[in-house]
Amino acid sequence: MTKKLAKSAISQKRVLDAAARIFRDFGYAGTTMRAIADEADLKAGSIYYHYKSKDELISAVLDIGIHAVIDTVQNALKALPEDASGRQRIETAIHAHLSAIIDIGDYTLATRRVFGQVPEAIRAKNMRLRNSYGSMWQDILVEAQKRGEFRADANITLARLFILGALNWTVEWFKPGGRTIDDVAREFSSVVVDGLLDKQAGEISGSAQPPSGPRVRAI
Amino acid sequence: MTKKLAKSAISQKRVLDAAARIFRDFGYAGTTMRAIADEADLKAGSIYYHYKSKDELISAVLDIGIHAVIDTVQNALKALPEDASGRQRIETAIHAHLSAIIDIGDYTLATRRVFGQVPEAIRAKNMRLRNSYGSMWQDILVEAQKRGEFRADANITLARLFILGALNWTVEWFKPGGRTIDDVAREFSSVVVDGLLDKQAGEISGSAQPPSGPRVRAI
Amino acid sequence: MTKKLAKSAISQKRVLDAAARIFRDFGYAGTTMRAIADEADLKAGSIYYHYKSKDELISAVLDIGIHAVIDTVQNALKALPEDASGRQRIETAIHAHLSAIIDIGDYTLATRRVFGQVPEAIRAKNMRLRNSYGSMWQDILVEAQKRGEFRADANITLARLFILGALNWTVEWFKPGGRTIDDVAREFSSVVVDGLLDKQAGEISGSAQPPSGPRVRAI
Amino acid sequence: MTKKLAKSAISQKRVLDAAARIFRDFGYAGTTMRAIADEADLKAGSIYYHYKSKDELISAVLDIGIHAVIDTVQNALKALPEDASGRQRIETAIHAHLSAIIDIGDYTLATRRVFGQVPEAIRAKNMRLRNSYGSMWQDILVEAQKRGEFRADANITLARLFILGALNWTVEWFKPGGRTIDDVAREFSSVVVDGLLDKQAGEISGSAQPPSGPRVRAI
DNA sequence: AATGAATGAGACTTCATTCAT
DNA sequence: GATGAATGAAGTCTCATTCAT
Repeated sequence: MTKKLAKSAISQKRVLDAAARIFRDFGYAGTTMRAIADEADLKAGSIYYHYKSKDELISAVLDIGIHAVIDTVQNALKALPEDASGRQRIETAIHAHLSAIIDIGDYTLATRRVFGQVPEAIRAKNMRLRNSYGSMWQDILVEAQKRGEFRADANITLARLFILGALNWTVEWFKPGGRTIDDVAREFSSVVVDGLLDKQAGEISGSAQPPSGPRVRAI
Repeated sequence: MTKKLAKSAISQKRVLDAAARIFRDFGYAGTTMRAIADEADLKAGSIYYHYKSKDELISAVLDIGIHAVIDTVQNALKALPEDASGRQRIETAIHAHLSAIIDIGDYTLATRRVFGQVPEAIRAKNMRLRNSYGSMWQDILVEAQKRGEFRADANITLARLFILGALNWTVEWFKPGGRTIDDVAREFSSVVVDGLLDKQAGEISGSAQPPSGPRVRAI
Repeated sequence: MTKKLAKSAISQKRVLDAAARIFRDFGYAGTTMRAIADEADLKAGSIYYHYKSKDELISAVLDIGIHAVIDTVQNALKALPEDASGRQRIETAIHAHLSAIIDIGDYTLATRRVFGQVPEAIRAKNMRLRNSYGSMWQDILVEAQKRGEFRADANITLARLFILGALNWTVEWFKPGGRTIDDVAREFSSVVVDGLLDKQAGEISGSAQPPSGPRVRAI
Repeated sequence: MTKKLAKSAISQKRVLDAAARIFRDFGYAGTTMRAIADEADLKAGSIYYHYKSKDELISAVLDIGIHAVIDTVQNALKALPEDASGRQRIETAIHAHLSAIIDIGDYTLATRRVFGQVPEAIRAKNMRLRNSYGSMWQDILVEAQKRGEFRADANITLARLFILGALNWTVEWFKPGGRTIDDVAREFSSVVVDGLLDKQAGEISGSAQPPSGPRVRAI
């Protein structure tokens, strides 16, 4: 009995993986059940044994996609010491988010490509998950601001939208084999936390402080 | 004679505007010629009098989209004084980019939604325009770095990708009636230029310098 | 007034010629009004000033086609002396028919290509003309048979169908620049009138007898 | 297992037969997939399960058409004794060709009607088969000429074109229920081999012989 | 006489989905 | 669990035809 279930589960996974890859490459409407079936080494009709419809399939892919990001980021944050700084948390979260997006897979890529075209109901359901992810980020930033690490006059909500926007857009240009995720994460954190401004020169300058660490970063 | 030309041009514009709206809402494959025709108050077959195919239509929408952004940003930058600071340039460019994206219209929204699904050839053609736009940004940032305004160790290319990513993602959450473009532009510039860090507190602290100028920024 | 009529007539001729060429190349359903218009250097809508419909156009082309053949053949035959032999008449008619078909033009070629696909009513009307042409041939052959030139046991109707079939099929393989019409006409006449048989050798040979009896013919 | 294969094959045959009939009646561009589907008792979309496109369908019909003729004629010739005369071979081939054209079916009729309008590539492919058939005829005639049966001065190539033209044209007028194929084949052979000329009378005559018998042949 | 613009019908084709086997 | 065959709805596009100008 377990065996039978197992076989079914394996097929189901194969279909899901195939679906993610195809949705990723062709978008929602551009994806055909036959294409998914081919990728999963099945016939189109057979998919319906595992998933009731195309919509149920895309819904599963979407949910797995965001869950993967949420889980990866949450786990990475949990692994930090209690007293980690805001900078550390942000850098960690950015790194984890990018890892999930880039590494973990076709699911997140499929999500990005497909999200705007999926039937409203499916999108709404997935959106709830994504919003809870947004809250997580908001908490990190608000917390750091409360502790005095971040400027009191910064608009945290807009900052969060800026950060998540930049992160999500990464998949549009990131190519494995070029820059590493580490580099990208570090530099993103640096822009967000420190800004581009040269504080030695300052705007009005006057300050003689050297940049506190060897923040050198050649590309 | 002018009237005749006008009629054709008007229809063409009506079709194009309709196409942008529908592509924006339903993506490339999700958009039907009939839907565009309905929106333009024509019959589906009539579109073909003005555009040879769906692909030619989306191509036109895509090109208009990026051209609008390029033109708006270029004009805004030209209006700046010769000696404008990097911060000023960035803030101006961000503002202009957001204005174009949000204001000028559905074209840029359509672009965002459709880009990943459009036939390769069309995407490639449009990409050339977009790359030239990227160069414009790169120039602004490099220039400011050269003049000592921005940290020498900042990776300008990544910073640029980061900024444009965040800007382009804006359309996903920006709703007219809420925050103004001015606010968003100012805050985005602030994150990019100053970072989130509170320089008074500093990370390592030690520094006793007060923030040198009236960096006040109401939100 | 005559001038105006003239202009109209010229345009009409231009449309007709264009139609013949396009019908010839693409068949009835394969021909579009726009293609004809292009060939005639007009816009599609303008054709309707001269002809009420596509059907009226094809009908005109069809009628001109057969009329040209009829006229050419009739004139050629009239030019023969009263006492011309059957062989002479046949050779003359074959030559004239081929000339018309090949030389005179696209009309007859269009007819051949289009005939089987044209609406029944149009075909029927044109068929009446063609039948009268068939009668002309029948007369030539019957006459020759009556005068004892041709075998009394020959089935004239079938012979006529054979000849006209072979002639009409010519357009399928005849290419100007290769064999001349004269050659083809002479050889065709020779096959029809003399047969391929070598009379010196005979079939049974040895016998000086003409094959007197029921020339058995195994199937 | 055999049953499953059978079902597919049967449907495929049904579609093919239907296609031949419809192409025959309406030509290539005049034939719609729906019309074929109706004739085959299917829905239009279902045809695509068996054939990838209209072109693949017409191509299949065309190839079957010529193959049928080739096979029928080849088999008939093989059944002849080694020493069969040229006349016998021709009569046999004509008879077989007509049988195939008339009897075996709509395929050859469809070919005739459709050939001039089919996309070039398809026509070229089919033409290769047809040319090999032409060679077969050429061989028969050349052989007979070599053995002295046929006049040495006859142009065999033209004679062949003449014969095949007349044969192919038959479908334009032959109606089952009227003349039998036997009659037509015999008479066509007679025209080709013997010619129409009355050899007793000759052209120069001098002969006073009446046509030897009542070799009457009613139509 | 001719044209630009539009229409409506219908063509080929694709595709999600169903169901008997 | 899976497949072959079929369906019906819908999509892109073509085309004969109309009509105001």
